[in-house]
Amino acid sequence: VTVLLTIGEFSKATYLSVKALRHYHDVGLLEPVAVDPATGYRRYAAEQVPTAHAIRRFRELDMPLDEVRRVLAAPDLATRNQAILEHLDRMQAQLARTQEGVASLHALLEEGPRGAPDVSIRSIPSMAVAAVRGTVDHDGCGAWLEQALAGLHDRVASPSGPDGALYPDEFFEDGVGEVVAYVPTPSGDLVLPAVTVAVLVHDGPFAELDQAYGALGTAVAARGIGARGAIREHYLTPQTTEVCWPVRQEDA
Amino acid sequence: VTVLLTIGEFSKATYLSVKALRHYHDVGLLEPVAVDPATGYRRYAAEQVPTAHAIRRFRELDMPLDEVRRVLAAPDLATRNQAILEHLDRMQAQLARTQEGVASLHALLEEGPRGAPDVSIRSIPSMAVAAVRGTVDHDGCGAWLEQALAGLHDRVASPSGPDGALYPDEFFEDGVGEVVAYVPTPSGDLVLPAVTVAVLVHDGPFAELDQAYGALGTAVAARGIGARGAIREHYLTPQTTEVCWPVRQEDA
DNA sequence: TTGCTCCTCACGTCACGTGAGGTGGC
DNA sequence: TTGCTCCTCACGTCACGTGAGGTGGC
Repeated sequence: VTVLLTIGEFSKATYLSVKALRHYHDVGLLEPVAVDPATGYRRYAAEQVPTAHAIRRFRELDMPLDEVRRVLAAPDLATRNQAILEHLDRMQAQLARTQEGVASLHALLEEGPRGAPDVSIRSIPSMAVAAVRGTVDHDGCGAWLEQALAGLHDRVASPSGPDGALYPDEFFEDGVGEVVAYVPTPSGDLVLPAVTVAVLVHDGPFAELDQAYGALGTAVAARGIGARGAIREHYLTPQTTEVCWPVRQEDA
Repeated sequence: VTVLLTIGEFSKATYLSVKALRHYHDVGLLEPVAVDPATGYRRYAAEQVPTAHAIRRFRELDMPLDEVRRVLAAPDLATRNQAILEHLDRMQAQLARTQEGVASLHALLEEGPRGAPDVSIRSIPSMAVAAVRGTVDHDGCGAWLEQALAGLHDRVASPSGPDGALYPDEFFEDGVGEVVAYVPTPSGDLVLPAVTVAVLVHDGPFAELDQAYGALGTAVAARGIGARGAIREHYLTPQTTEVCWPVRQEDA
């Protein structure tokens, strides 16, 4: 007595393409209730329509199939809603980044002649810090850093210098890497080595920090003094970031 | 005298991964100014940093590489800004759909028991209409339809019936198809054939029309009367849509 | 001289879409 | 009986990521 639909009917009832339905069958996300053993014809039950609708909604929100699977498999409504809300949170975050991107794109397009950047060379002495490590990519970096620094400030009452972070070469070259967020303190658990760096102070929104990197990279390459090693950022104020690019010690 | 950067330096100066840079070289989107013939080492010019930044920004907005290429190749600033604004428009539209999706998702999750849908069988006589055709997919359908109907209303002073549209089977089964938007008028350029259909009236937001399709498909399959042929929608009011699913003539 | 930066294939990923070529049901 | 619905491969798409295996520069 359950109503069976052909794949064509089910397609119209759900707005899912036939190809998509077959794919969902292949990966076990949405299996027809019956498959004719002789012809291979798929039959879907009318009760599967709401599930299919849900899948389509999730996919429209760009939820990966694996996550859709998890959501559908959730043992209870609370777990399911939780999973959905998490996805929506990520969507919101990405949306916010997009908005920022659009704004700073306009800034980029209207930019006038750029003054010569003020790059200086400085030696940073060795320094003890309280630190947190995390493997992040570019997208997740901002949120992670905020969390990490907040956590460190709970542990360090009176820092002996501005907040900072270390970005290893792989973070840039592969797009992901182990970033170290730190707060200077004599009682720290990590000792940062002394380095000589080219420094550029960036004033302005975080999203435009790339300008500073471009200028620094150019300046370092122009003088042929570039060295490997993690780039450091010092967060002087919410609007002011110091970018420190390692250079070779000039033995002058 | 132009400053040359290695791919590693350029990567850090632009936030683009080395793999991405090589890919952009392969597809001719961003070519290094020099490639060592012996070693294959790529060298980028400092002047390429702003271009690379722009590419990254566009990619963060999910602009396809082909479009990025077009934007960068734009002969003048006006053309370029035009292209960017078009992309931003599309992003905005998608964003709006996402918001709707989120809203109606919540509705879907909190839905109570659904009453039995009120499906009726009706014969629609042949009818002359003014029509516009367009090949669209699900995403672009809403915007296209609005435009198309607006255009038709400019041509037809007093329609002899409610606006409508024809969605062929491929539109659902392949995800794209030639949709026909129409306004009934005796002086129309197209004559729609008579059909017998199962009808369901949907009251509510456009985004939840899928519910009606699910109910109709189920009802039609339950009675085993489904037929091929384009599905018609009649737009009675902004909130009320009649969905007409072709069925076989009952020879009772 | 050693390790490091860079190189080139070749293949994988994700969620399907695109034919080709072929068979069953009304 | 004809065309139509459906089927299964096999391969393509998009924008890179993932190693494998190997070479030049400080």
